[in-house]
Parts: sequence; C-alpha cells; structure tokens
Amino acid sequence: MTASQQYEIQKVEEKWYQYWMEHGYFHSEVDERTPYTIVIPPPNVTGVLHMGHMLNNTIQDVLIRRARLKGFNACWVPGTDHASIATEAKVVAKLKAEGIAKENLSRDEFLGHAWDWTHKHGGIILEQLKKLGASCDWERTKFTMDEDMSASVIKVFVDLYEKGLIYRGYRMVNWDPEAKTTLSDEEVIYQEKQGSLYYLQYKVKDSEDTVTIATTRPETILGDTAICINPNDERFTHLKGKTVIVPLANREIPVIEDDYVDMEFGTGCLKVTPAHDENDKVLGDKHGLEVIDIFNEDATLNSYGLHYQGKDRFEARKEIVKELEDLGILIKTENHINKIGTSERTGAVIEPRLSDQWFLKMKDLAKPALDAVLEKDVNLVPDKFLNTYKHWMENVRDWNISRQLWWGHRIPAFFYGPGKEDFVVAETAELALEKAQNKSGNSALTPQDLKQDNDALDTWFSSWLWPMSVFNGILEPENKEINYYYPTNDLVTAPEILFFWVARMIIAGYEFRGEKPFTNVYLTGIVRDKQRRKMSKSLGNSPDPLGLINQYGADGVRVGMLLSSPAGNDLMFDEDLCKQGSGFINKIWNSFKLIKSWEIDDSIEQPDSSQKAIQWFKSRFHKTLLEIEDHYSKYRMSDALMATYKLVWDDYCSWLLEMVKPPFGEGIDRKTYEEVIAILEDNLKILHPFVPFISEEIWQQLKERTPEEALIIAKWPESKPVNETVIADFSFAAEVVAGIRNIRKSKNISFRDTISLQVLNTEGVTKDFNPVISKLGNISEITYVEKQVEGAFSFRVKANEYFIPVEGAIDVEAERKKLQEELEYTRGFLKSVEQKLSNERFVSNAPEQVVAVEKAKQADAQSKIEVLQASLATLK
RNA sequence: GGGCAAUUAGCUCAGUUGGUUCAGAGCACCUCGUUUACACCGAGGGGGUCGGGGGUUCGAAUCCCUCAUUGCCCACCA
Repeated sequence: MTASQQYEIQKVEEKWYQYWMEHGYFHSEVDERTPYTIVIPPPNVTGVLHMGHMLNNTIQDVLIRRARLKGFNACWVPGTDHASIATEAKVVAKLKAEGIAKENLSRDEFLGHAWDWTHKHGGIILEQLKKLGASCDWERTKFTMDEDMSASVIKVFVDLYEKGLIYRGYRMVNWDPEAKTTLSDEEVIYQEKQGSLYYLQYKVKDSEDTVTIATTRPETILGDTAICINPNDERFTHLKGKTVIVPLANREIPVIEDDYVDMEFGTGCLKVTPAHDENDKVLGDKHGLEVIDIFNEDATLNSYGLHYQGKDRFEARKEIVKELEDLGILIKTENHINKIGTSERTGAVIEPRLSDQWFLKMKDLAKPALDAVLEKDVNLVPDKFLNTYKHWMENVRDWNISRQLWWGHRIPAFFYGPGKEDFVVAETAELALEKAQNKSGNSALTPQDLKQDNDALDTWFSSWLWPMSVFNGILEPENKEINYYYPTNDLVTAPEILFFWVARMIIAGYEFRGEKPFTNVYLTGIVRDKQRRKMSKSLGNSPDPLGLINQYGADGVRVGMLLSSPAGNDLMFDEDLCKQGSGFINKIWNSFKLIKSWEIDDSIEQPDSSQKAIQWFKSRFHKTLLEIEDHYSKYRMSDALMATYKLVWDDYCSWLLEMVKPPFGEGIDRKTYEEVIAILEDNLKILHPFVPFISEEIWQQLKERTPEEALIIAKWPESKPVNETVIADFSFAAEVVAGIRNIRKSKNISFRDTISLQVLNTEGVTKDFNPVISKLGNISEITYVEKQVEGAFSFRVKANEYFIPVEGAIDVEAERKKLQEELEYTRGFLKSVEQKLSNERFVSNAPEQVVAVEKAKQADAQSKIEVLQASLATLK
C-alpha cells in the first residue's frame, strides 16, 4: 500500500478509461432494473469538440454516472449527425480546392466524395469525448445516415405523406443566386446596410391622378401586380377600386385594400410584388393576385425585364432608376437603412424566390407537443423557456423539409410525368413503380420512366426521430429495446435548438409512439469568454478543449466547466476555473496521501477527539448528502458540485482530518483509521460523477477490488438520519477554536506553545467537544471558572466567556477598548431587537416562532452585556 | 416594433411561500504562517445603503408601480 507521490493525470485517466471500457461498464442491455436513458445531441459527424460540447457532455456524464451509482440501468446513446448543409459545404469547398466543381459531378460521384470525407473525418469528435471521460455506450453508436436510420426517415416521410401532412408547395424560399440553391433561414445572415428609399409615381388609369409609392427595390416594379392601400386611410379613398399603370411595363394593375399597410411608412401606399417579397406573396395569395417572376436563377432579369433582360439585378436597378428619373417618375430619393439577408456561404444577397418545395403541416402535430410541456409531462429546465416555447408552438408555421442538396436523405418522391402532380411517394423504387402505374393508369411505365426527386431532406427531419430511431423504434415499434428505454429520461442541449430540434422531437414522439421522447430537458447556457463574447473560431477566443484536458486533466476541466454553469445561464468560461478544478484534484490527492502515510498501531485506543470528530462528520455528510440530492433533483449541477467541494475541502480535509490526525511520530488507532477509510469511500462515491478518474484511482488504491467492486458501479450512499445537535455542538466548538486562533494570532502566540483555557460557563454548553478544542487549539487543559479571570486574554462565543491566561502583563487599555467596542455593538443590537419587541403590531402579527426567536436574541444579548460589563470591571 | 428575462461584494452567482444569524457562496483581494498531505497550502480579515425612485406591510433583496441599463427570442415592415 504505497501511494505514488505524484498524481500522474494522463496515465491515470487513460488507465481507468480503458479499464471501464474493457469491463463493459458503459454498456447497457435490457434487464429487470429500471432504465435511465440519455440520447446524446448528435454532433456533426465531421465536427471537432468545442467548449459547448464540453459543457453539454460533462453534464450528461455526471447525470449518467450518478444514475449508474444509484442502481439504474444507465444507458447513454452516442452518435453523430450527417449535418447535410455543413458537411456538403465542406465537401464542395474541398473539391473546389482540388479544381473539381460540384456541377461537373453526378450525384453518385459527389456522394462518393462525401462518404470518403465522412469516413476520413467522421467520429473524431467521439474519440475526443472519450478523453473527457464520457461513459457512453459505444456499442450503440449511431449515425443519422446508417442504413436503418435512413430507412426510418423514409418510412416516416411516406407515412406523413399518406396521412396528408406532407405536401408540395410553391413557396417563397431564401434563394442564393450564386450557389443556385435555397438556404434555410438559419443560413441567412442579416446585415444592416445603407440603402435608398425611392418614391415612384404611378398613373391612375382614365384619370389625371397619380399615386406615389415608396420602394427600396425599384427594379421589381416590373413584377408589380397591385398597389395596396390601407382601407382606413382617408387620403386614398379616391383610389378605391381604381386601376393604375406600372411605369416602363405599362401594365394595368388593380388597387387593393389591406390593413397590413402601415399608413405611417413612406407614402402609406405600397406596391405589391408577390414573386419577390414574402409579405407581398401573402398579400397576393389573399387577394388572388398574379405572380410575375422577373428573375432568372442567377438573379439576372428575364423576359419580364424588357430591355434590361439579361442584366444583373443591381446593375438593372441603377439603370432603371436613371430611366425613371429621366421620365420624371422618380419623385425623390431618401436615405434608408434596411437589413439585407446575405448567404452565410457565398455572401450573395438573398433573393426571396418562389419555388416548389416540400412542406410538413405542423399545426395539428404541434398540439400534443404543446400540451405535454404545458402540463409538465415534459419539463423544461429552467422553465423560463416555457413562454417562448408556447409562443412558438402556437404560431408554428409549416416546415419546409426539402433542401437543394445531395448529402442527406433523398426525398422518396418519384416523378413519372411532366405534370406537377405526376409523382408518387414510396419507400422503394419498386413500390413507386407500382403506385405510378396505378396512379397514371399506364401499366407500361418502366423503372426508367421514374425520376426520383433530386432534393434531400432537412437534417432535422432525421434528428427529430433520434430518441426513437437509435432504438430502432420506427421500423420495429414493438421491439423490446424501444419499449424498455423509451421514453428516455433527460435531454441535455442548448436553448438555441429548442425549436429546431427539441420541440420537433416531442412532436415526433407523440405522433409516432404516442409518447414523449424524454421527461426533462436541461437547457445549458452558451459558453462565452470573460468579456461575454460568444466563443467562435473567427474570434479565436475559444480554447482548445483537448489542450485544456492535457493541461488540467479531464477531472479538472469537468470541475471547471461545472463550477459556474447554472442551467440556462450563459457560462463565462475562464481558464482559471480549470485551474481551480485541478487544484481540487490536487487537494483530494494530497488528503489521500496523508491517510496513506498513517500506520495502524493496535496498542492505541481511540482518542475521544477522534470519536467525536467522526460522529460529527457522519452527520455533516448526511446533511450535505440531502442538500446534494436536492440540487440534483433541480438540475442545479453547480450547486451540487459546490456542496460536494465544500464537504470534501472544508469539512473533510480542514476539519475531520486535522482532528483525527495522529501526533507526529505516532501511529493511529485501528478504529479511527477504519472509520476514516469508510468515510473516504463514501466521499469518493459522491465525487465520482464529477471527477470519475481520480475517484476511481483512489478507490482502487485503497484496497484490492474485483471488477465487480469498481467505483463506477458502486452503490451510492444511503441517506441516514442527521443528528442536528452534534452539528450545532461542533459548530460552537469550531467558533471557540477560531477564537483561540484569533488570540494566538493577534498576541503572537505560536501554535507550538501549549496554552490553557478557562471557561466562564454562563450557559449550559456541552463539554463533549472539549477534546476537539484541546487538540485543534493545542490546549493543555480546559477548566471552568466562576468569575472573570484577571490578567488573561478573553473572547466570547455567544454568552460564554473564554480566558487564556498569559505570563507577563497584558495590555489593559487594549483589552478595555476591545471590550468596549463589543459592548457598544451588543447594546445597539439589543436596542434594535427591543424596538421590534416593543412594537405591539409586530408581537401580535408575526408568527409565534419569529417572536420567540427575537426574544431569544434579546436574552442572549442581555447576558452577553452582563458578561462584558463584568469583564470590564475586572480590568480596573 | 412585439415578447421574455435580468440588475445583490472587484468577478461569477445563491437567496425557495416577505420574518431564525444587523445580506450568503466560490474566486479574487489584504494580513500572518516553511506546525510532520497539500504554498494548487493553512489560519485570519476587509468588502454590498441588494440598479434609481415611489408604494403596500409591524416587517421588503423578496410583493406592486415607475424609470434606467443590459441580455435573449420573435418579426423584421415596402
């Protein structure tokens, strides 16, 4: 039993992770125990670990390890997401660097490159998670494009289509004219730009009247199909029912009325271009307007652009403005700041564009998911997100699930003809052919006549099935795993994806299994730097997680991450927190070294001080255990950690070990030793979720353990009754010890010099802890006296007075001054208490207990004043 | 523009239904200390009129009103 002097972080962490893996502690199988399940938020398959992952996965590992210790069948399912857009963008960029353009590749060729990329870079992040100590069931690792996962996605698509919930719609999407693809809303970056507001004059048909509108995009007048006024706007009553002429195009368009129009903005009169503006499209649909698209795919003008055909939109704008100005149609130009959407990938200005896309009807699907959260079947932690969740679910819009990308799940729709409705949806090409033959009535259709839709599904359309599909719950809804592990327990993720992912998983859970996917959603904060800036690659303010692990150890980094991360609050990450974490590891290790250095001596009886110290610590431990359980139940991980930290550092190291520490050169009695070891083992158990490596290392060094006795699968300490009296008695004794230390310090009395203590006992205080006071204060003897001791230093704890006699003269003036100050303070305190007690309304209105407490304070203060006065008297 | 949240020690945050301790913790800071695990330590200490103002109450960090500041989400207005 020799402890290595140095704690070798890397070696120890590697050793135990390997040991845990070899013995299959992370692996879970269906059995008779109650399951505790977490599915990981799958990171991008080709991604690398960042600080957000660190936080996220540390929390999950703490939860899963604790559940394992508590005897649950803990199962943490890991995996990765194919991340359609992000991955395709990376592959496109890589090919471009090699001189290969995506347009020159067939779909299959491109996918070949994408899979190569995935195999090369995929899963790195999972290896990084192992360094952090993540106890995932690696045998269950899933990828959203695994065969069964893909089959689940397709099955769900077909199912929803057949239920009439998926439809094809001609809708406004974010179009990137450079990449010639649609973008999701998340990929559009809005930037404020200085632009102009142009005032244009339209002629009213069969009249001398004109009407002036304001627009930021004068080139789109060529796509105008109406002018809109607010029906309540009295300035334009004369325009109602009229027709106006579009300048340049000379088309006749109606004046429509809608209270969507803001009377305050511009001229209060709006031109409507349904093909090129989201809101105009809504207006157009409402009023049955024609849609005129004036752009080609690359945002040059098409034939509707008249003599500007073939010109780029911005070039055309300049020239059109010039022409309008020459014609006297442009009345004035104002500066105007507007927010322009640009493509995250190409930087091109996004063009709202109408195109055929696939949509999922959300309204009815969302209802059970909303109710589940409102009724707390699914808990959001913290619940401050409830309002936004509610708002979002009540105003949910249909979900555009198609993307013009190749990397992803290809939409299982097959076209057999040129018409918009000439398609069928089926899980396989074979089934599709059959359906197509039936639908078209043409039995001569061959597989070659079918063309599968080119689009891929939105990534979230696979990840919303994650908690089910990882257990194969979509393809085989009755299999024993899904029935055992589902619904899962906790989901730990970032609030940013509450709607994209969390809400949709809840929706999918109810739709496909009639049950929630998880009971609790723990929403972590965003990891920021000390200046509150979001950590990002471009700012370069994100530390390398693996570098941190190398420097501080996984245990140290885990503690650092958790020290300041209350749920839902952003975490201001500061490397100093990791320092604090590794400091804690160091403390734990050194306290273990101390115990290891003790030699058992059977000839020694257990000292009273040790016996009392151990009795106290056990109560202290169980009191803290209750606090820790409470923190966990509220997902207050930082608080649970801090309670554990203080228990180990302060109560265990600073008090208990100091109290039981044998004198120099002496052995320790067997009883104390064994009890301290038992205490240490309990400490290790509650430490383990936070610092798995060092806790296992010490656990294994304490004695020989079989694989069945490893700490990772030990039994969490059972709650025992707390003896509050012992805790109170000890803290009184601790105050006395502090009093002694203060005297020693201020009077320069070295700890090595033994002193004696005399107590004026004015109140019944237990003598049980006198041995502890003697040991920690290096007191030779504690005696009780009837009156103030002259020529001694004194201090008071509550109304008890303590004297330390010293040789030689004491500074009477200094003592008097100290006593005077204490007396004045106590008098002031008593006065405020008495003021309260003499207030009739307080005495009659306040609860009995509160009044009793005030009376006790009064009595305490009174006796303390007596004591102080008596002491002052002896000084004379 | 709409909605939500926050504002407590130098920093990051607790403070449960208003009332046990003249407001707590961790870190940082100051003083002292080479006591036989640990200077990544020990002992001790200073520091806040709980964002401003008003109100309810015997009593408010806690409830109400108001102002200010900050953050987040949603829509982003021709």
